[in-house]
Amino acid sequence: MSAKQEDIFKQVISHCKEYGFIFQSSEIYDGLSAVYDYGQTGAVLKKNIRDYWWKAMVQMHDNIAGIDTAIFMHPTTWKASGHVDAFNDPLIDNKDSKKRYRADVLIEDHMARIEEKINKEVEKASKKFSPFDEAMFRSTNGRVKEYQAKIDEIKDRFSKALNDGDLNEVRQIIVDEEIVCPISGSRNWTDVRQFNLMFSTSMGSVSEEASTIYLRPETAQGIFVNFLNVQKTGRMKIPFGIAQTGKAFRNEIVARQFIFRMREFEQMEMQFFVRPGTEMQWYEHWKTARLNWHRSLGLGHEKYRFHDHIKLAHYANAACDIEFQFPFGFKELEGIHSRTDFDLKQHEQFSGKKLQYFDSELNQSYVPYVVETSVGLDRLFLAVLSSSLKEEVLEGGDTRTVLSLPPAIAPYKAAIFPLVKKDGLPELAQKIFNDLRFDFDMTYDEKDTVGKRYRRQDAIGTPFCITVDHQSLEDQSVTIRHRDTMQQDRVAISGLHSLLNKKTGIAGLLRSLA
RNA sequence: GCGGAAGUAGCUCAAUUGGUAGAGCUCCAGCCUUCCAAGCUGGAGGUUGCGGGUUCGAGACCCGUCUUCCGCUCCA
Repeated sequence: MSAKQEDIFKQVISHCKEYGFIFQSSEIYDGLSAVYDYGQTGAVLKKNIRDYWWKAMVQMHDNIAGIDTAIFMHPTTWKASGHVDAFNDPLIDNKDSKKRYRADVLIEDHMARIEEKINKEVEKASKKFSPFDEAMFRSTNGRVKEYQAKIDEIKDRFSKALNDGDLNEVRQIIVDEEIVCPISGSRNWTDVRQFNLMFSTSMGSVSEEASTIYLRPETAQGIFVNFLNVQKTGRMKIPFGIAQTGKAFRNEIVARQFIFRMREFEQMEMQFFVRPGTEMQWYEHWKTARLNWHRSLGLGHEKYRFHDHIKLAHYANAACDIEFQFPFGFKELEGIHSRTDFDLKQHEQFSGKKLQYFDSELNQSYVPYVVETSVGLDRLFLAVLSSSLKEEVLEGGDTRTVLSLPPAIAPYKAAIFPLVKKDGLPELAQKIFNDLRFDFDMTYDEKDTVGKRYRRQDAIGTPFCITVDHQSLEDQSVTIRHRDTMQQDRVAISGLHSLLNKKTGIAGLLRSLA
């Protein structure tokens, strides 16, 4: 990151705090690493972004159903999904090379090297003796027997240690076997630590009955386990989607870059169920559709790009990210994955329940293929905020800080000011405010000079400021000031509602997608 | 996790070789004000991130710890 980018990023972070968008969690207790709270302006902005996503995905699609599943799920869910195995690595660091290894991999590599020695002995012997009885050689040769015994011993110790969850024993094996770091060649090891990316807690009132359950590391599984419920009760026909937004939790080893990588974060995701064989066509469809959705926010087309995954996850046959140009470079904003039938098949296997769809056109049942779109809401929030924050130099050399948020998602749609705090102007301003707040997020301010109030609203991204002046009392008109241009128009009070609706409504954005 | 930098009022920053913690902005109450942060009066806000240590005396020096940012590492 360049010094300038770093500067911009720091400005974004401090702006977030100063204007009530984001606070560090439990700040009075020194905070909690990589956990953040949304403040009074941030909560509304976040909610508006979520609403826009929901409306675009659920409200505007006949064939996408929206649900809201629990954070807690049956523990077997995570065995089926692969998270228990994939996210449960014992790790060890070499203090000299500063390299981190999976302890089980170190030990397995070590055993493989001994195995290699046996193979060499066998190879040597096979050249020496003819005819050569390999089985006989293996069971009688002293050196080979010694090596084999060693392997068996390590294997026994290792599997026992893993089963007991005895990490000290795992480390002891590495020490006893004099396993060295491939980089530094030293045996200067740290303790073995278990890094499980899933947070766990226990369920059940009595400790003996308690069972370990996990906070979901992704929201997707809540959709997969409800696939048939939604399909049957919603009478959904393939292709169809199920969407939801919600919190997910990952105990990241390093969580950094403000709200970009948090331990508790919110996903907005949709799983689209399709006929096997059509998944690539739908994958392409959603790539385009999702990119268009992002671009509709007007942050700049050049800020987005696709990044195709070369190395695919175990469940996917195609995957890409939509990346956004954050202050710290292009980073993942949304993932689009063709997940095949992996998840549903896994759940079929672990639950013993059929998760199939009867396709009346083909007159057959099958496990559908899945195309997933998954956005990080917090990342999107950061994308919107960091690209909206600007320092402008005005004529005369003054600067102003303006947050040019897309009006449809701004925390406040408009602010109402009486030009001065007397002559009945506050009363009229209040009346307008009370009238408009039924339909719009509004704010009212009569403190300080009107110029100062304009700047305050600029900083939190309010697209319009409506000022009541003396002329308003005579002809029922007000001035409306545009955030981005600072231009003012005189409009009738009676026209404010439709004006705000047109300029700040989500419907305008949704129409642009069609 | 390793290495680097930093942490003083809501924000930006001061505080001489260790010697009474300050300013501007913000905020609050009031006055004045006919449209882009700049007038007047008064007020609030700090165990200097936290805990130890050295010292007659620590915001400053030492140790530990927490948090943030950067690099490495990790990231279905």
